[in-house]
Amino acid sequence: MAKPKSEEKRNAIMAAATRVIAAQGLGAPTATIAQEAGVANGTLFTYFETKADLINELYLELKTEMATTALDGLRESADLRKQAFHVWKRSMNWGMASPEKRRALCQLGVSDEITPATRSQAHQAMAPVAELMERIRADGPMRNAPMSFVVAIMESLSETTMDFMIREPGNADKHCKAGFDVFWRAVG
Amino acid sequence: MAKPKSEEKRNAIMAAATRVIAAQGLGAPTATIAQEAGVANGTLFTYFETKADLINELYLELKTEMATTALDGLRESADLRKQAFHVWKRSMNWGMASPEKRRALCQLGVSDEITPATRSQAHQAMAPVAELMERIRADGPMRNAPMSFVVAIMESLSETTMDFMIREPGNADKHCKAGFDVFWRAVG
Amino acid sequence: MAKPKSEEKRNAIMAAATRVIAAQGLGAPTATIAQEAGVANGTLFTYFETKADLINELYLELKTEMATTALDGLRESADLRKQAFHVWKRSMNWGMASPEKRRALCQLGVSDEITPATRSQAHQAMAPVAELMERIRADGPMRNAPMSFVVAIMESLSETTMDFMIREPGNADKHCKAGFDVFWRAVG
Amino acid sequence: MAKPKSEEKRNAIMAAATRVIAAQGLGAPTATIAQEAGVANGTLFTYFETKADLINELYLELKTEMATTALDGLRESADLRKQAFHVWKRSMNWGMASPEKRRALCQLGVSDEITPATRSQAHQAMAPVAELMERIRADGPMRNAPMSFVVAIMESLSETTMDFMIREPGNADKHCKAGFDVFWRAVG
DNA sequence: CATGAATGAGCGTTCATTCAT
DNA sequence: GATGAATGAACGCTCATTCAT
Repeated sequence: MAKPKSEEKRNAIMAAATRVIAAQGLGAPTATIAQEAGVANGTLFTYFETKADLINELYLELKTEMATTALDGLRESADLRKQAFHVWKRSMNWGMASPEKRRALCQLGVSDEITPATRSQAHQAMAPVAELMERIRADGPMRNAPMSFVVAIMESLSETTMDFMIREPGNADKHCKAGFDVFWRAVG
Repeated sequence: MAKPKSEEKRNAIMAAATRVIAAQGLGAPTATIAQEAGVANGTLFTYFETKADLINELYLELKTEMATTALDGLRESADLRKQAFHVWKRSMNWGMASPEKRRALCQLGVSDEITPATRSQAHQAMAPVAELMERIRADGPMRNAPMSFVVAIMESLSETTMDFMIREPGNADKHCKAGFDVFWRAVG
Repeated sequence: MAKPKSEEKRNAIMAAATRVIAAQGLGAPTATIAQEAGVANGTLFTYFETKADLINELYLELKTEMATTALDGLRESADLRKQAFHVWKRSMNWGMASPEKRRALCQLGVSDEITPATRSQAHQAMAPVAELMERIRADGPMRNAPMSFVVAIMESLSETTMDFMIREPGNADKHCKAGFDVFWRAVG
Repeated sequence: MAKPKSEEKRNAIMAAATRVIAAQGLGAPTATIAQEAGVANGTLFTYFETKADLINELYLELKTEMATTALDGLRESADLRKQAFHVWKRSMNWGMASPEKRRALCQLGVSDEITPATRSQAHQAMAPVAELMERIRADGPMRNAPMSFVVAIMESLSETTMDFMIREPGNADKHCKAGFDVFWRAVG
């Protein structure tokens, strides 16, 4: 192995893609991403065979990072509401801390380029969250709704809340709390 | 703009754009839209100066149509919950009846091409709904949250619900009701 | 029809392709061909969907033109040898008069891009020549060989002869005659 | 060039190039050739400065191998016709035994990448064949034609014949004989 | 106004060649 | 010398937009 594919360069491309896609959407040229990453045009394609591949891997990575961050430090012994709030708060914080990742993730999520396989992997990353939802749902007003519905509601409420927190960072904490209350009233 | 050359042709283009964008996303070529509309390539540009213009007008028209449909037949004297359910149900029905419009609206909503001006006009179309929300919010658990937050939550919950109704048309009514209950618990 | 696809422009592209391919081979950029034809880059693709299409159509056109030229004025009542020489001579003249067409045809002929369908159409254009060969073969030393072998031999001898005529235009007539004699000795 | 680093590796590349070019034409990526040869991408360029160099050397090697094979075992004392048939037959056998070499040689022969210098070296490899032709020509019907013409005719007839032998291996011997008869009638 | 050919900037991707390891 | 990642020019093709008819 003469020059191993550098993890560093791969990361630079991912980070550049995040920034560029956040700013310009999925139509962003691969050339721009490469430039922003400080590598040549063609180098991007030694790390990702295809633009679609890059997009899929980025989606998965961001989603996974968000899930991991949200779950970090969760005590499963705690009260369900506390656990839910832990996840909720950490999700919000992740989005607030990396608005570009958040924005990119948003754009990626609605793209047709994301394959079912990728979506399913993303689901797996969210599995512990889904399990938590499951336990919450079981005793709450949505006990008769399908779990996927509950998860979808959680996600959409959390996206909406995050938007407001970013839009008015001064009231971020307030919105965070209010959003969670909405969620808890709906599901908990 | 005010007096387009042929209302009929304009409508054909709008309808074609709805179908094509629903199917292929915003990357769809204007040529495809024109063809689907049964007009020539260049004709599209006598009705819409720019692809972005078309997209903006389509967004506004769909959003407005949805709002109008949702509000149609609303009795302002009725119980708030009943009014809310009226709006909710009619929104869902609109989406179920025109899945292409729904899907197109979704794609358009997340596009960067939609200008703030267009978004603000869309808000105006939703104004009566917003007023209803306002009255609901005033006495409910969200009385201290900004109204735009309440509206955003309503929209995101309604989109999520619609997705599930379309995905499982057999349980459409059940999901419609469940979604509304979530909303009402959250805000009402 | 606002602006019909101009036969003139199509011809300009074909002619340009002939020149450019003769000079640079099949690797020639479509952009160069377009430029040489005096049209825009993209215009080429309104006349030929694909570079491969252009190549196929050019091959067919050149081959057909050569066959037509070779057969023009042929008197079927004449002595077989005379007929053969008529075809032979006119083929050579066509190549001498348009060395670029000749060279392009050569390059095209060996390309993998030429589809079987195109080759078969080209064969049809050569059908009258093949019929003549058939009659010649029937009474000659190759009466037991497959006709396609005879045709192939004629073609390869005629290509070789043409090369020499172009290389030494001063002796063109002599080479033309000598080549024909070879052919006639072989087959006639 | 004189003392390549590893004769073995060089041969592997040449063999790989033969196979790959036979299959995919001259457009084949050097990377593919390297892979097929079991060496790295860049290694190819320590053995051949340039893709064009590789192509030229391969052309020369194949042509030389073919000439050598054809001449092997030739008895100069024999009857001219016998000698000619010896060469003819061995040429055909070489092509039949290594269809990939044959096919590659064909593709290489028509390439613009082959330099005049290479072509002239190839001519030298064929010199003994040319001498034989010379002696045949001197007393035959082509006694007044340039020798290069005779050689060219021999080559084109032999290529045509080989094509037919490969296409119908069942009749290979018959075609081989028929082709030679054509040649002998033409020149002998 | 309607048409559709013309335009050319722009895109994703390939590939011969270079060079750090 | 061998490796394979890095490079960037080049290519075929697309498409929003213009304009002659």
